[in-house]
Amino acid sequence: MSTITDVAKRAGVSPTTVSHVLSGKRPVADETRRRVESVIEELGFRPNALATSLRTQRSQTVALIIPDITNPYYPMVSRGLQDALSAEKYLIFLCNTDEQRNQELVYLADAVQRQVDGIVLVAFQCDTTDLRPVLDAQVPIILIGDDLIHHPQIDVVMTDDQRGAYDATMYLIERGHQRIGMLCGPPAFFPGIKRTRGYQEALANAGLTFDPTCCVQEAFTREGGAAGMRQLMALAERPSAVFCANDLMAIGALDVTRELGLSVPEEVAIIGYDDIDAASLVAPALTTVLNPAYAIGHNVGQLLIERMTGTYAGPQRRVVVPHHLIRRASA
Amino acid sequence: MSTITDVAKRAGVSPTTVSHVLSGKRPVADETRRRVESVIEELGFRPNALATSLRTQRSQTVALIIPDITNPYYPMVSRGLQDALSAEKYLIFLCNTDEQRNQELVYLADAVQRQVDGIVLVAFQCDTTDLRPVLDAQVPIILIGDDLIHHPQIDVVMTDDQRGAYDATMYLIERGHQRIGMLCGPPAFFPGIKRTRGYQEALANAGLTFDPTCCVQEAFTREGGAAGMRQLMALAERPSAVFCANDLMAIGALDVTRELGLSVPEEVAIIGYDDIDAASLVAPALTTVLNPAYAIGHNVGQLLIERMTGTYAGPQRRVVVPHHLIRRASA
DNA sequence: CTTGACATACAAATCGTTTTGCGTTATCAT
DNA sequence: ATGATAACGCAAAACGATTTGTATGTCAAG
Repeated sequence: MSTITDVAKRAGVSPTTVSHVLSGKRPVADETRRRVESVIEELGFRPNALATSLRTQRSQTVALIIPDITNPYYPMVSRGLQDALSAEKYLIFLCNTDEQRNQELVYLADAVQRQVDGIVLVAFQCDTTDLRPVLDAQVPIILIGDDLIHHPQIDVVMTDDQRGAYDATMYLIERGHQRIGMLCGPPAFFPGIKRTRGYQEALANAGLTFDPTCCVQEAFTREGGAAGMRQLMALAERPSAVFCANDLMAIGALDVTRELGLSVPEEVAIIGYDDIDAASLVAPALTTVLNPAYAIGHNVGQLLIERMTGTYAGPQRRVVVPHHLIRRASA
Repeated sequence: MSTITDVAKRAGVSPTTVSHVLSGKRPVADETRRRVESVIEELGFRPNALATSLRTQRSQTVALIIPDITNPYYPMVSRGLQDALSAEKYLIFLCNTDEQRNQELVYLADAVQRQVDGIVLVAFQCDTTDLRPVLDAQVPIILIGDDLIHHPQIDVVMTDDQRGAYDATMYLIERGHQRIGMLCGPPAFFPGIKRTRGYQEALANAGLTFDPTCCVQEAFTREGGAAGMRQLMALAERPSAVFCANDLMAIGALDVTRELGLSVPEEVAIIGYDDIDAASLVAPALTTVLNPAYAIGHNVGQLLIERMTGTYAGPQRRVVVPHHLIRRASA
């Protein structure tokens, strides 16, 4: 690998001049510029990014700290982020925390140690005070979701899960359903509790009474969904529609309808949440609420760029990315 | 952010000594070490990784260059890689090329410019000569798949798609099927053509004649699979089983069986390839060949570490990661 | 013939570490 | 006492760029 000094020697100029033809920060005589450029070409010189970063204090790097890229939600987020950032030549550090507090902390520290220009964090365990070192180091940080962390300087991008659930439930109500069940997950998962709240709100607004036996709590899995659905279908007065806190549970519910020989959506309508790939692949295809992962990533990228370049330096911004009901066959 | 010099001043020693207590490369008196350590603690000092990298020529960074993280195959690969690398404290640069030659080249160059310690590449367009700069820079590189690039120094990790297809087809034959169709994809996709070859090989080995009308070529999508399946099912002598080049096509085939009221696997058995998430979610659940993405990533990580640390510096290694037939309900 | 303005290119300091070579001082056997 | 050996800590030179201040030369204006 050749260095800027090699180029300078070969072109009979000082490193300063080479730097200037590269950056254009000061004028260089045409004749000289041409000579330098041809040497750069000839040697295939590319400035060492580490040295540049050390000197300029900008690494053209962003850390993406998420629970698990294997969760189908995050590839889309990361892709949206990447697409937003690539125009500005940033590279992304991919960090999986497995929802472990310790990992979150480690990656956060790592990020500032490596002088990343920005951080995007989906926090599962760590809280506002844990961000102290990041804030001290003045590294811009954007949050996805605002459940654990609140700070007047930190932007956040999120979806309105409560509203999404409200819309889904309302959709069922508008289609004439009067008795609507819900499959909700364990209360530890924030979006889950919001979805439950949205469901209740819709019922209330429509003047329907909320029946706790109609709202069963199971794991966020296919099996959980199936178990919950069996309970619902065993009820004396059984619901004609059920809203599921996520698509996996909805798919489990679908399994049970097949078991029981119930036709969907005629005898029972089912609606999910997230729009994972499988939602459109199962039969009948699942009606669901799109969780706009790509748009979230893209928005995050845009806010982050403004912070990193200093275009924006004001107080917290909160953008909520619109969800979207996707009508398919199951409701 | 405090520097090593700040720490040194505060502790009344030279930066050299601080560096030594940090690295342990030379002995430091207990008394001194304690003093330095307490100052480090007090200031929350963490050595600037950029400066360290510049000096040591090791960045503790690996570039992962793939077509698209949104393709469900790659999150698993990346996760396997990450898990293999995290013990050694490497961070991963995530690079999506969208299968564009230019992007592949740009990221490759970027990687060496940023002094990554290693590269893992799944090449879709670029060829052996494009790796020149990387090889010149002596950056270890591991390939996933050996279709476009061959080089005596570059390790490669892959699966045996031909064998996987062979096994799947053989499984159908062993279960008594005599007339077996195949849904294969466009010939541009390497794994696809190998899967077709494996299918033919199995037929030949079992003494069954290969009937070209039974092997239809459509897009690698659900719609493509459905279209192909309709052709197969319209045949005068229709196959009792069909092997699909990927799960998406198999799911399309499943759609058609429902359309036609054919029971699976009784009237027609269906087998897919890849084991995407949806494979276990559709009904009936898809029998398929597991494409061991996680294991591939993990193996890549291990080989890479050996190259990066210099533990291994010999000639090319080629590891083929075992696939695996997953029996579910569709065949 | 100064003086000032402008264009060019260079020298040197800097970013924050690690590493090598040496000079102290302490330890210990002789 | 004396020399050998080991332990400890420092100064200074890297790593490879960018940036600031300044020197030099040219030319026009006064």
